[in-house]
Amino acid sequence: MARPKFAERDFLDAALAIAAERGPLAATVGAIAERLGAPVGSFYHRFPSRDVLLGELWLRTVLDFQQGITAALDAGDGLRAALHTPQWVRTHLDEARLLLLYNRDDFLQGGWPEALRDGVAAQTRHMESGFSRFAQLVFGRAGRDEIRRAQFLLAELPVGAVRQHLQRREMPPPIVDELIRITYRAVLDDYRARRSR
Amino acid sequence: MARPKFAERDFLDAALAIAAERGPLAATVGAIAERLGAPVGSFYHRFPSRDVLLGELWLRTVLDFQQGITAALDAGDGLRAALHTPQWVRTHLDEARLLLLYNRDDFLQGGWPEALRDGVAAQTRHMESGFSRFAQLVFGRAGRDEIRRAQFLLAELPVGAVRQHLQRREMPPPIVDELIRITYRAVLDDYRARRSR
DNA sequence: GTCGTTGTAGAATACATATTCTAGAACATA
DNA sequence: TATGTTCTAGAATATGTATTCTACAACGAC
Repeated sequence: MARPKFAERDFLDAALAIAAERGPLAATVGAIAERLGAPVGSFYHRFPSRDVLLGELWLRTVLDFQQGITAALDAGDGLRAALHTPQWVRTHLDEARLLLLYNRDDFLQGGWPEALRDGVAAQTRHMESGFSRFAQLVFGRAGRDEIRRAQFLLAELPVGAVRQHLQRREMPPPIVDELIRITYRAVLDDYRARRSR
Repeated sequence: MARPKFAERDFLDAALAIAAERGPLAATVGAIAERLGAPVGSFYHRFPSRDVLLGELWLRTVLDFQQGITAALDAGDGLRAALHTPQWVRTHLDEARLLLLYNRDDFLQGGWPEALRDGVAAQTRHMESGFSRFAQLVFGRAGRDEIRRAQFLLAELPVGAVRQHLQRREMPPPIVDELIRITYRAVLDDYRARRSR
């Protein structure tokens, strides 16, 4: 027995399953290895530390999540971008729990490992540029106020509306999308009304 | 030196300060005692365990927070209830970080200590009855759909709108209240329009 | 003034968990 | 087939943290 029995991906998946079930804190190296039937030595052959594993897990998850929003923005569809969150949550319950229920920095023991810093920074930029693009798309400009509204519509609103269902490990019901639609329209209308005053 | 040098409250306050600064995980018994200049022995004279301390801290905080919402509902002012969150956050930054940035169960090592179960259950009931009262107040009835909307307006929306500022340890700007007002009105209007159809 | 009670003080203990280390097995290549 | 490399395997180690324990000090009651 010597060639790869466990792939890097297996460890990530095991960690995800545990974290989604019992929180990121429960995703200890021991628990991950045990779930996989792997020895901890194998873990450390793949990852230099637990923080790197969790960081990579977070990154791979957030990138997958963002892809849908980016696609919607590329298509010039702001509402679809806002509704992407409940959609994605429905097909990625575990990932969503990890991403939306816990604070990014909160499950790293130390800070972000050096190796992941660039990835995280790129992700942050990408997200910020997403807000700007959204602001430009639906408000016609991307000043401070417009970007703040974009954040609200694209992130705070959908994530907030979905949270309690994630806590209960259940799929967000249609009313969630409805509330997002209502709010989306209202914020846009308000902005236009304010502009024309 | 023998009579009370540290009050129970001092430990709670120290824990709050640490938790707000570096997360609830950092509020270890050692860190709390050190911040207070107290020996850990004194800690255990007051609290049977760390979980009890953190649980009591959470309870005392959430009760303080809810009081304002309850008062607004008593006064029949739904919008004020929704705007209570940003208001309270502005005057209770540390408490707000503890309450709104972390999951309730997430910083207890084990489950809730027996001694606090009743308090937590009462708090949950109180919160749920708050949603019902709000639904009755602004929608005229408290069915499933109305209660879901009440949760959204009273909890998810304000908490979501405030979160990023809490992350950055800064006071929520006026735009937050503005977004809550806009959304509040829109959800009410939508409900009425739907009813009259 | 003696004694019991309530705390202070901080060392000792128990335990969970990350990380490292040593041994050995299987495959790839020569 | 011999050998180096890559992994498996899991024991050993280090560390952080909750909790317990022992010694002692101050105050109140008598």
